[in-house]
Amino acid sequence: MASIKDVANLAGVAVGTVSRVINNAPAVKPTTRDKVMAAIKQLNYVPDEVARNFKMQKSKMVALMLPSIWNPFFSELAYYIEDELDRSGFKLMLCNSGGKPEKELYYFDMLKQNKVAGIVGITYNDIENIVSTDIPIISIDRHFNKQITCVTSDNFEGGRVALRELVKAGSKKPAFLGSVPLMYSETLRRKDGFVHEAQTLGIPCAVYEEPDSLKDEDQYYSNFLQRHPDIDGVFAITDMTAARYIEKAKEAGIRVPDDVKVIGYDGIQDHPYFHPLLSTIRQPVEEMARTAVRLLLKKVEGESLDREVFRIPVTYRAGETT
Amino acid sequence: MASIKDVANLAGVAVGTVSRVINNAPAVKPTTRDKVMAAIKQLNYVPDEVARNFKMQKSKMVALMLPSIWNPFFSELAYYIEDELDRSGFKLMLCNSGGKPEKELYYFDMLKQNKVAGIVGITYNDIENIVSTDIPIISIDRHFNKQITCVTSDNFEGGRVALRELVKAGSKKPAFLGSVPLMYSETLRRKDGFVHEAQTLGIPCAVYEEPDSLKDEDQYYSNFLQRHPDIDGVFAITDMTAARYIEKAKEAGIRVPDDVKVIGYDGIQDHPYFHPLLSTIRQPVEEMARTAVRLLLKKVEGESLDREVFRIPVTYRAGETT
DNA sequence: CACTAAATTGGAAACGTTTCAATATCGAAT
DNA sequence: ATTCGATATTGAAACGTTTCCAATTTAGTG
Repeated sequence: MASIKDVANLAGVAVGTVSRVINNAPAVKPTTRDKVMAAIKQLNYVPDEVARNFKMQKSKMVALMLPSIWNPFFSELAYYIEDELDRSGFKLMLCNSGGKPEKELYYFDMLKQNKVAGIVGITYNDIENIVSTDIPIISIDRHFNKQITCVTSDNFEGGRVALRELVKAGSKKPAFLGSVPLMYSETLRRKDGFVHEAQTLGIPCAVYEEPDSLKDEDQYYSNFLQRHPDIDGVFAITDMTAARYIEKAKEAGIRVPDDVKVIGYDGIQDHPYFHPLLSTIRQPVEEMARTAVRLLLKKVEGESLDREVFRIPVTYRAGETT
Repeated sequence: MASIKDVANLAGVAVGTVSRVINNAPAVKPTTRDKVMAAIKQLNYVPDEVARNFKMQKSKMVALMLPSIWNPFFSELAYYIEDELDRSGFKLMLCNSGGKPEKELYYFDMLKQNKVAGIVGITYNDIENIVSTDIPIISIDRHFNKQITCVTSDNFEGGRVALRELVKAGSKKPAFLGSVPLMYSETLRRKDGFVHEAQTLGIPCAVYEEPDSLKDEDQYYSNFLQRHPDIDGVFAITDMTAARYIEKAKEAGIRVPDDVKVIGYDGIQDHPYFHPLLSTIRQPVEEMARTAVRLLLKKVEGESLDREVFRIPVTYRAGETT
């Protein structure tokens, strides 16, 4: 592999000059530039990025840390994040933490050792005191009131819209259905918005959160069905939850949407084999991804951000379940 | 950030000694090791991976190049690839090529500059003459009769099983449905196996491949429905294709599985909201992923592989469409 | 033509490691 | 005590860049 020295020799100039040419720094005479360019072409030289990163003490690598790329919401997110990074000449390193705090720590250490430029994280840990000062971080959907900037969808508003849409679809007794909340998670605000809107409109509204102790999924849903037999509208914290509920409800002889209207949250399914097509609050995945990257790169450049949380507007998408 | 020099100073030894300690090389006296360890702990020292990569002229980074991580099949694959890499201390860099040859080239260049240890690729290009000599590559589902080792599911056998299962389900006139084949793609063998088995059993068997010229998806399926009105069994090259077919068939008043049995290929859907549950040939995604990584790392170590193509067995999974 | 300022280029240090030849230390055998 | 081999340790070079200062060239001016 030809190095910058070889180029310098062939072109009859100093390595510093070659360096200036390839970084098109000013103050290099056109004729020298041409000589150098010729040598570069002749030797088929390409700069060694690793050496560069080393010398510069920083790289153009950004890590995406999430529980599992297998999850379709995350994989869509990852798609846009990679795309946006690539546009700025950055690369993406993928870290599946499995949602395990110890693995998250392990990865953070590794990333620090590897001097990544920044991290986009969807984490289960209280990462507040871990890397914040060293490496710029953007967190998705988790808000750790610190310098870790958070990008999320407008969960509160999404909850409000869900309530209104359920009512509009004819529901008299809507309920919120969601599993145990994560600490720091912004997604809990979906419930808050939902409940708030119900109060505003003076509508009775039930809330069913999964108890910590309950690990059996079947039991979770049947508990809900038993405990709230008169519910005629369900806002599930996730499309996944909504789908599972519909499944169980069907088994219990409840018809959707005739007996119960259902609205989910996410809207990631765009495949023909999703049936029934879920009514849902669609997350602006692409915009969240691009925003996260842009903010992160600003931080990488040393800029400071004016806000702690960036909430992107959501939209309601009618399906076959309302 | 403390460097190896700081550690050496504090411990009162030479940097070379510290280096041997952290790489636990032999020939270092226990007492010195302890001194060094103490200094490391005190300074909170961690070796700089970038500097290491630079010095060693190689990194522990493997690239995964695929059309789009958004595709659920690829995202499952990526999940296991990352997991397997991590177990060997390697990192994953994600490259979405969009299936565009020029973007693939661009990424290959970038990867070469970044001295990645190896590449797992699902590419649309004839990458045969591009990087093969420089960087170890494993290709998934594409077989370029060269030193680019290929890992794939047993597509031929999958096709045979599909035919048999359709017949078993009562189909008299089965057909293959698949879009235009990719060059070098091993997936075409699904058709070969299907047709071969039909011939063996003496059963008539139609084949409908998407013509190059035809880009309109709706037209594609309605063409098929028109042209083969008496078909009572469909083997689709992909679950995706199967799902789309079912959709269109339903619109045309054809009932699945009453009028037509359908079998897909992939079996990636494991979500409750996939309906109807597709009968399918399940790809051994996890094993493919882990095999690909293990083979790649062997190549990275300099071993040569004894085969050009590794075919992993598939299984049939009955759903609601047969 | 001499002089000055500006433009261009050369050369070397530095980034944090690994590695290798050279040197030092230690125990045991003489 | 002295020598020998084995075991430990040192110190410096090298990896491929960038960057800074000094040196040199060039162009412009009187």
